[in-house]
Amino acid sequence: MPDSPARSTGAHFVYAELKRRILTRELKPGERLYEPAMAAALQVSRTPLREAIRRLISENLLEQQPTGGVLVPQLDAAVISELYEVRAAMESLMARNACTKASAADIEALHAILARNAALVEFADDAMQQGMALHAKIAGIAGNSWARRFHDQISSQMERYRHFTNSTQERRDQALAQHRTLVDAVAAGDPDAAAKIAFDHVMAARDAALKAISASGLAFS
Amino acid sequence: MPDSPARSTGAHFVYAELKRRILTRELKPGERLYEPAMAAALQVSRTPLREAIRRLISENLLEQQPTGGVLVPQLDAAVISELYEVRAAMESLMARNACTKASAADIEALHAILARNAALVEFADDAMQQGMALHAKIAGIAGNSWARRFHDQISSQMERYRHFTNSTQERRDQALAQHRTLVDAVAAGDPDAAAKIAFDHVMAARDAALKAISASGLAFS
DNA sequence: ATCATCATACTTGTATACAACTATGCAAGC
DNA sequence: GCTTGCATAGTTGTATACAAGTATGATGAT
Repeated sequence: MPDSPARSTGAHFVYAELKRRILTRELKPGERLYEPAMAAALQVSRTPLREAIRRLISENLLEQQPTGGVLVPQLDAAVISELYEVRAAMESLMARNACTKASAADIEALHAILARNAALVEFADDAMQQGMALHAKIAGIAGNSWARRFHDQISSQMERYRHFTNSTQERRDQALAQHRTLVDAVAAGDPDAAAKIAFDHVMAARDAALKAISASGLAFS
Repeated sequence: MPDSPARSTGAHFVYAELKRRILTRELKPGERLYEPAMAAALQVSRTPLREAIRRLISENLLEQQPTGGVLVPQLDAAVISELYEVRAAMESLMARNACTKASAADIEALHAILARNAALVEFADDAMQQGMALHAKIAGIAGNSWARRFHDQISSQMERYRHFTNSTQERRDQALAQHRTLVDAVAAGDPDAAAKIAFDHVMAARDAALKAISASGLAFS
């Protein structure tokens, strides 16, 4: 997934386009993909289309049926919990590593993001974006390519569920506070504290998300 | 990767065979793959071969060059550390979850594995195998499919490095002791303790591996 | 002698044709 | 009426042919 700037080939375009349609729900969960029709729609032959499909399957953004034939995986509340847990483990690790690797400039950058986060805390979309920027910065500082790789896959998956998780003002305030303590721990160079804070922070996000989903009536998939 | 029991197709066979050759170093790090030659050697056309190659690329068991063309990724001591860290995060999460999900039968099974582990602690290969069985059992109890998925990918990667990490008797004794305390924590249902023990345990394995590698002269790749 | 340029062989990327397989509907038998 | 078997349409899996791009070596100029 970090290999996006590869050689511009038809298969790459199809991959990006299909991924976009899946994440935006233009392709609906449960919907089956028919190769000839999709190839015609995207104006390529089946060969590069199949290549893109296979790649998406191995990222679990498409699902192969035992009988042959692929479809967009159904959304499932149980898996959300799993995703948040794994993401918590990743963010926790990265926060830990960031403690020993962060430069003074890094710390400054984190504080700058925090400031923007605070200024935008009443606007759901912007606050979310700043929060993601903070985690991305920490991931960059940590510099574990495998952790980033998995984290990116998780993020793609969670993108599919975002429509269900409109954050409340209360949750945004809580998240901001947690981000502050997280940055403090990183700045202080306390790996154990940072790891625990990051883990609990993501798990709190999970609880909020699950609550929002069940409240929204679980009209799912 | 858990989707192994898929429909028996040529591409699946090629995938499994190529993966085997990479993990066993029959295909050497740095070696480039030429599609026509490899297709002929495996007695399939380039189409299923390419499908297998693409899948292995997305698992980082093959690497695509910007210029086009794929090769077996070079082994690199730095990445070992990353892999162990991510694995530590995964095992830590799974140990945590196992605490709340383990049945009495599960605990019993863990103790049985521990007993075999203890009996075989002087035999490097068997001890390693029992250790992996223990972690696999815990992963099964935890029941987070995404964690397992990532854990499997990490395990495949580490398989490539196993030749360099012959464990010492001291390390095996230490690992057994750590496994004991881990099972105790799971049996006691103490998630925080189990998570910390699992994390530290894998990190200790990392230190031992890195030490063994640098001692073995770092004649790498 | 060194470097630039080009021709050539070979590689990967794509399209298309074909084979094998799956599912659906209809008819025949129970 | 319900099930079983089969024919048919349509799908996926594979092979092959072709186009586009890449690297290597030779040839010529400086």
